[in-house]
Amino acid sequence: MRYHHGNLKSNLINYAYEWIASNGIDNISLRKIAEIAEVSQTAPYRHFKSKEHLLAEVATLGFEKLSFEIDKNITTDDAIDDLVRCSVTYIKFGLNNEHIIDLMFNYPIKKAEYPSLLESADTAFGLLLKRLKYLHDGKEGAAPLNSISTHAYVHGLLTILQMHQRIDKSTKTEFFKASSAVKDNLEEM
Amino acid sequence: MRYHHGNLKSNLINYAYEWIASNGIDNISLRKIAEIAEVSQTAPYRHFKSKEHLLAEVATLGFEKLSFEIDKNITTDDAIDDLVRCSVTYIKFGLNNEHIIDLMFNYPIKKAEYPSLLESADTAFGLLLKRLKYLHDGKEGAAPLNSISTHAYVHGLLTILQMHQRIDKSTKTEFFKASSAVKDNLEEM
DNA sequence: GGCTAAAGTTTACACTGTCAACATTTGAAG
DNA sequence: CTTCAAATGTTGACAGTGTAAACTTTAGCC
Repeated sequence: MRYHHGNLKSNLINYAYEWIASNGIDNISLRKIAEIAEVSQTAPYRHFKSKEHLLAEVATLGFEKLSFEIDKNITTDDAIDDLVRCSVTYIKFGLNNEHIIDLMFNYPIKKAEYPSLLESADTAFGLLLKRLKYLHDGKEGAAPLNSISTHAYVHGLLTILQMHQRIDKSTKTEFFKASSAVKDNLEEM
Repeated sequence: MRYHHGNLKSNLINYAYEWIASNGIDNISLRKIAEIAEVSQTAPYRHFKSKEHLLAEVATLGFEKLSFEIDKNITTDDAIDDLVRCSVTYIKFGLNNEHIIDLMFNYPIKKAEYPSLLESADTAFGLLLKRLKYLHDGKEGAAPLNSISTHAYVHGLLTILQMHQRIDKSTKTEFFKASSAVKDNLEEM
């Protein structure tokens, strides 16, 4: 075992991601992650100014993975269809990665202090809304406002489903209702 | 000073509420709240099974205050107008009580374990949506789905505004844009 | 008046984030 | 190749945390 680890920083981010994904955010500690990385308790401080700085990077990774999922559903063929599929992907990601989504949204990270976190979040939402902008080409001024609306709508849906925490049959039902609600909502535009 | 405090339980909830409202949720501790209540460190455990149980009650109080605010904007005169005002009130509450809203939404309380918390949340949303149901009387089956939609939309708006954390001139601008977006959105129904 | 349950205290423990001081390694400059 | 500073790691310590256990005081009821 080398004294210098080589890529400790990214390892810590990935271990923390996995730990949170399977154990939740409640009892995470820097020391546990350090132990998993087989490194001393204070080693993380050579790479992160604080626990929150590490968690911010983990959340960033979450947004990047979300972006990746959304991106797969973007084709230039049918904009409405794309947007519906992207929205559904967004919600699905949330319901399938509840702990990571907790970190991304339901955990008190001061997001404004982490520009790259905000940026990765904007990227994910930007992908989601790219299709919408496409839909609104020509209507001057309409696009940005409706972008906020759509994102608000989709993200709100996720939060509501999450809060009621029925990740079982009845949730699935609500989820599919929600999907069609997304579609109805979009087709009204 | 009496040994038996009398109404320590509700005092603890209120002190915690005020502490969070002015200091945020990051560094809250049972011991600090106990100290403010001039009581020993472990006294809260006679009234709350855990820190989370106390915080759940504080969050419940938050939803109750939110409900109170929303309720003031409900008159039976004009349902659309009511709904718009309620939505605006909801968002305003979020922007004016950022730390309490953090506790209510952006903090990892396992809400499903606290029925009265869920109930108070449902009450707040129920008020918000009462008007919508009124609007949809007659259209069978439409109401519940659109209730979720509207709540999703309004809450999503709050989250997005919050995340960008520009509680200054530019936020105010976005907020008013958002208000009119709520209205536009509703009038389309 | 004495007993029981409720409500409060003291003490203790394991765990946490983080700081300061020290040790090792690496890569570049001489 | 040697040297030496910067980067990266370790050890030890400290104050603060949630919470369990054992003990003390009080209030209300027979």
